[in-house]
Amino acid sequence: MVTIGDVAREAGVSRSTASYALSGKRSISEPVRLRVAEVAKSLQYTPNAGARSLATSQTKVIGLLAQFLEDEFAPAMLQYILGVSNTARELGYDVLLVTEPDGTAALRRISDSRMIDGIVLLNVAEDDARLEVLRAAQQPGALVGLPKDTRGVDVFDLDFEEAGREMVEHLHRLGHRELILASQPEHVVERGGAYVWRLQNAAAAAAAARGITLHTAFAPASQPEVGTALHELLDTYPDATALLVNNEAAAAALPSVLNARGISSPRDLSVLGRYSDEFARTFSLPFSSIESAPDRLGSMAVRQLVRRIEGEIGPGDPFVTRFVAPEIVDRGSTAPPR
Amino acid sequence: MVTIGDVAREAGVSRSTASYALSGKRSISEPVRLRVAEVAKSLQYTPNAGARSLATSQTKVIGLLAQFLEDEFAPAMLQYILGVSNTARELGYDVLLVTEPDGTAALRRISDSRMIDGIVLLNVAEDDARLEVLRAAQQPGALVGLPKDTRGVDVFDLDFEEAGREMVEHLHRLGHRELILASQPEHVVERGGAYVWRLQNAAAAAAAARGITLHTAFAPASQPEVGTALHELLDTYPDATALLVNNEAAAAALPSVLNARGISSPRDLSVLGRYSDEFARTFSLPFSSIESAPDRLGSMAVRQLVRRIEGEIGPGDPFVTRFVAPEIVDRGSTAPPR
DNA sequence: CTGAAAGCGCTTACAG
DNA sequence: CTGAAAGCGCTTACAG
Repeated sequence: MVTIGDVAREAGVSRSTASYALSGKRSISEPVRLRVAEVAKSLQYTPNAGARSLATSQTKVIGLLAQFLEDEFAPAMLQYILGVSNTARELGYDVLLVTEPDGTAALRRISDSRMIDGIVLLNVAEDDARLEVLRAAQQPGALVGLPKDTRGVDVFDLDFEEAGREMVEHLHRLGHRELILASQPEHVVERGGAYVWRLQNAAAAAAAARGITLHTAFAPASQPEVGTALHELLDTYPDATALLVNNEAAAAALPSVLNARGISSPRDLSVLGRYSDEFARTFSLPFSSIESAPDRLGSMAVRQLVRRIEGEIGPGDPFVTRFVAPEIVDRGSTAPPR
Repeated sequence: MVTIGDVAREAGVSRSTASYALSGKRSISEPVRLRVAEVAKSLQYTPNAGARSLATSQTKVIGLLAQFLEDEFAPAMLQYILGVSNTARELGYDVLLVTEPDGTAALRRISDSRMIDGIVLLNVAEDDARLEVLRAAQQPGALVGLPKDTRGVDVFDLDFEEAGREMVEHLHRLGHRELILASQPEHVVERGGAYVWRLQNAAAAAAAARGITLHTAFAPASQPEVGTALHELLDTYPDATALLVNNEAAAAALPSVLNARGISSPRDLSVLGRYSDEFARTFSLPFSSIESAPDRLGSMAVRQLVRRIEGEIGPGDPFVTRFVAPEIVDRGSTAPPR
C-alpha cells in the first residue's frame, strides 16, 4: 500500500511536511503544497484509517444500533437507518451498523474498542438497558426515541403526545364522537416502548376533555394476525365513525380489511394513521397520516452527534431533547361522519 | 483508556507476555495466563481496534455496499442487509454499511483506507462499475447478484433461469395455456439488472417449448403506478388464466388490484410470485412464490468472504458462482384454470 | 516460558 | 516555512 512516506519521498519533502500539506494544518509554501497534492493524487494515496485513528483518536465512523424486534414492523425501521446513513456520509462519516439482539454487549464492544466516534441508538425504550452503557462510554450518543432518563444524551423524537391530541381534535372538529385507536402490541408497552402510551394517553385525555368516546386497543405488529384484530375491533365497536392507527403493520393491513368488509373510507369510516409518507407510498396506503418523519429524525440525531464529536458543542453544553411537531398529511381519508 | 500496558503492569509481566497470554498465540505458564486474564477482566480491557488493525492489517469489519435505487423496492433490500449483518456478527465481524449513490467512490474510499477486510456488494448489475474497483482492491469481495464478468469475485444468486422455467412449468402442469409475466421496470434492465431478463427469457423459452402463450411486460417498481400497470395488463390479456410476478412492488400491490376487479385467486386467476417468505408475511401476500432467499444469499456471501479473508481459501483457489435453487412456497394461489 | 525492541502508518508538538 | 522525532496502542519476530 502507498503510505505518506511514499508521498513524501516522491515529493522530496519530509513526512511531516507531506502530512501538513495534505491537511492544511499549518502554512506550507504554495509550490510544496501543490507538489504534494499532485504526488498524492498520482499515487492514489489514501491515509490508513487505523493509523490515523490511532494518532488522532478519531475514526470518522458512527455506530448505529438498530434492533429488529419481533413486535416491531421491520420496513418502518429502514427509513430511520437511511436517514442516519445519508446524513452521516454528508458530514464525512461512515456508519457501523449493528443489528445484534444484545445491544448492550454490542455497544460496549464498539465503544471500548474505539471503533467509533459517536453512537446513534434506534428503538429506544422507556428504560433502555443500553443507556447505562452509553452514559459510561467515552463517545457521545444521540437517540431516536424518548427514554425516561435523558441525562447525558441528546434525544430526538416525534411529539407523540401532540400527535395523539391532534388526531382526536382533527376528528372531533369534523364531527366524530366515537373513535377507535389501534395501538402497537401490548408487548411493546411492557418492553417500554413509550411512544405507544404517550400517544394513547394524550388521545384519551383529549377525547375526555371534549366529552367524546375513544376506544383504545392493542393490535399485533405482524401479518396476518393484525388483520384479524382489526376485524374484531370494527365488529366490537360498530358505531365508531373513525379509526386512529398508531401501528404501521395495522395500517398496512387496513386496505384489505376495509375491502373485505365492503367499507370505504372516508364515506363509511374516517381513518387517520401515524406513519411516514415514504411508508404510505411503499404500502399504497390511501389514508391521511401524522408524518412520523423518520429520515428527518435520523438526520437530526446525526447532526447533533457530529457537533458533539467535533467539539462544536462541549460536554458542558446542555443536552437537548427535541420533538418534531406532528403534521397531518392529508390523503383524503377523513370527512364528517354520515 | 486502559491499554495492554496497564494490564501488563498490573499483572506484573511485560506487554508482550500480556498480549500473548490474551491471544494464546504462544505457550504461557498457567498462573501467568490466569493472572493476565483476571486483570484484563477487572480492568475491562478491550484492545484498541485502530492499533490492532495497524499492527495486524486486520480490521474485523466487512464493508456492505447497498444501493437504494428509485426503481427497486426498498423493503426487499432490507432482508439482504440483515442476512449479511447477522452472519457477519456470528463470525466475529462488524459491518460498515455504505448506502451512498456513488458506489465506486465509496468502495475506493473504504478499501484504500483499509477500513475493512472484505466487501459484500448488493444489487449487482450485469456491467457493474463497482466491479472494476473491487478487482483492483486488496480485499476480497463477494457479490449477491450475477454480473457478466465474474472473474476475481465470489458470486451468489438465485437461479433466476430455473425460476422462470419452474414458474411456467408449474402452471403448464396445472393446465394453463396463456400466462402473463410482470417483470421489473424496463429501466432496471437498461441499468443491467440481469435477473429481470434471466427469468423472463427462461420463462419465454419454457413457454415456447410447451407451445403455450406467455405475455411479458415491464411494470413500475413504485406505488401506486404499479397498480395501474397491473390493471392494464389484466385488461389487455383477458384470456390469460395465470399471472407470474417477478416484481416485489407489483406483488405488494396485487391484492388490492384483484380486489378492485372482483377477482379471486386461484379461482379466477392463478398467481405465482418471486419473493421471500418474510416479504410475503410483511405484505400479507396470499400468493405462492418462488422463495428468493435473501437472508440465505447474504449469509452465503459472508461465509465465503470470511473464508477468503482468513486464508482458509487462498487467492489461488478458484472463485465460485453459486446459485440457490428456486423452490416454490405453496400458499394456495395456483390451481387448474376454470 | 518470558522480555526488550521493532514496526505498523499516521499526526503533531518541538526545534530551527 | 520545514524537518527530525516522539507517540498513539497494538502484535510479533528476535533473543535468551
